[in-house]
Amino acid sequence: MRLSQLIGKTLRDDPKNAKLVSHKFLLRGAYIRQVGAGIYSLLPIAKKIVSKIENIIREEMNRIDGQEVMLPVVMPRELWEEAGRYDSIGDEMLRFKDRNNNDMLLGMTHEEAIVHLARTEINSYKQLPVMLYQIQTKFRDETRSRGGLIRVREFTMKDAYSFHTSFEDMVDYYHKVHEAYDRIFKRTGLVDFIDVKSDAGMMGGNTSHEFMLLTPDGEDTIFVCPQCKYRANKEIAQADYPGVEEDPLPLKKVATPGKKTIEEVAAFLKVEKQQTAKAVFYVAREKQLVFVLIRGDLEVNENKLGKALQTNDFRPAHDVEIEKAGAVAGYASPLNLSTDDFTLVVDPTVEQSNNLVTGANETDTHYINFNADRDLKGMEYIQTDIATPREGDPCPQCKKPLKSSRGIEIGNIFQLGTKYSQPMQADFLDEHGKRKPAVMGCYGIGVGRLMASVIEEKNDEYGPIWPLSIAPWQLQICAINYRKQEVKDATEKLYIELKEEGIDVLLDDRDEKAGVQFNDADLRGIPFRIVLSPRNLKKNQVEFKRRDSKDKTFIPLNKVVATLSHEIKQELKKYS
RNA sequence: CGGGGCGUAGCGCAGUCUGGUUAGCGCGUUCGGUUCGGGACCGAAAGGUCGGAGGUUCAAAUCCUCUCGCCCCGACCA
Repeated sequence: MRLSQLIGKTLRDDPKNAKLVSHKFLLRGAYIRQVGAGIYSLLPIAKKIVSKIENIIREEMNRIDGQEVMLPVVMPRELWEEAGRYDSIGDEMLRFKDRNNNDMLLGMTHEEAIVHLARTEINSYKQLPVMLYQIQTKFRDETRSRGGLIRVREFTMKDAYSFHTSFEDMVDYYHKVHEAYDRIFKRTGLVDFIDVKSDAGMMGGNTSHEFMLLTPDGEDTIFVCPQCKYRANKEIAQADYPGVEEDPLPLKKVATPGKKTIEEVAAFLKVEKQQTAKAVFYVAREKQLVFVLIRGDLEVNENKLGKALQTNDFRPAHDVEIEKAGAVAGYASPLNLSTDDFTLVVDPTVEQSNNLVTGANETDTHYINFNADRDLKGMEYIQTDIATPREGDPCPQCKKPLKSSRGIEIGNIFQLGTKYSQPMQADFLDEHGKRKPAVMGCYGIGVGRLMASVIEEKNDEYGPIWPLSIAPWQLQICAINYRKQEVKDATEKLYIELKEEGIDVLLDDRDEKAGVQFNDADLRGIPFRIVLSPRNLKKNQVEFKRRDSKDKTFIPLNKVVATLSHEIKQELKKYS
């Protein structure tokens, strides 16, 4: 490819809206252009990278016996009603009507479509296990897209779905996908990524993992145990919060005039915050008051709470709503109240501690020596972990202090079970002729986000540093003083020879100053670069430089093709 | 969805508070010339419904109302 013909102008100035390095360089290097919020066009250079990433994914999916398919982007409402998601998913799904006034939608994920396909094509255990995948456009009407390609509304995704005769077989295959994902990310050049336990969210199912690129600019917070390798997304992460175990003392009212917050009450009564139980109120589905009791030093994890309540439709309660249930804001506890008026959720930390301070449902009054197992006896409540871990909290497995870090989610895998196959009747006949729903797993990778993530990990002040496995071109030629005949002749000759050798070359044949060419080359991040100039040609040599190094060496003109061919082959081995 | 910010040439911005001829600057683009190894210089040129609609006014990029779009923080997010 000749740079003089390549579509995509590099920008000198940093785009004002770009905060992430990947966003900045994707714009400056003319990889992407924005069309609308979270909607981008890919220019040729980005398309080349994305295609290479897709091919790596394809190879690894095929290696674990995946079969590539293509499912529709537009689907009818009826299909999505079968598993109940037409109603359960909110505005994140874009809906519209076709000319016949039928309700249609844009696919944001394809469980429904794949099950629709599988249930007609798969009817025997002899066909299982099987995995089908596609690389295709998804549309998710995110409330807030951000960070260039990191969070967008329209994006290309590899989504894979496996079907099995048993849960055990699915779990077994799940591990194979896990390994395939490791290979995919390594082959794209990523180094600093880990897998974490994650929340299945709207996908449903039990176990799921996310692959996270560790970077301070990531949008997810994850907790990692340096000792036992426990690692989990903040959404579901747990910790072994040290409790205060003592012999229970009798419940007693104490005056706490004007002390409403946990800080104030703890300070006033001269106890630690973890010796208190605090009340947090929500209203679920705009009708159900939720009373959350959690240890005073901990924060409620609303993601966990949502799971406990089986809805995401909740908000903090207003004081009026709290008072209707007989509780007094600032002095609230479940004591002396009736669970007929609210749903009570109690975090285990409260149960495991003794002699806590908690509200008395009277203004300016608290109880001391609250013991949940004794004092909540007879009350109906949900006992479940709803606490948010903090850095340094003990690991739930080995009790070593947890570390928190930030990450970008570059892939995820789910053990779906029969969540879709059951309601949609994707059944097969087993060896006894018995009809059973297939057990499913599903597995996703956002391709554009992966490309951006590689920039996040591999860049310098001048631009991205593409790993050779996904680089848009393998080699860049900078021809300095290209208009001079001797430079032009030597460059053209070499360009043809390199291409004939099978090397993917980008030739800067523009009549630009060296500085301009070098800066543009750095923005395009091509792994290898050679420079032809009058100065070098006089000595019958070219200058050679790797994008990931500052060192420059010289190669005799007649050795260039052989040397580069060798270098490229050696470098490619790192990613195979 | 809550809070904040911004829409003026392809990109980055000034001008708006305090209304006043043909709306500026830098980069980029085109043409001519001098340069030529880390974003050169000189000269000329093209390029604008000042996001949109309505209003106030002799006069609106500037003031008012409505509206659309985008960005950032948060909430949300297979």
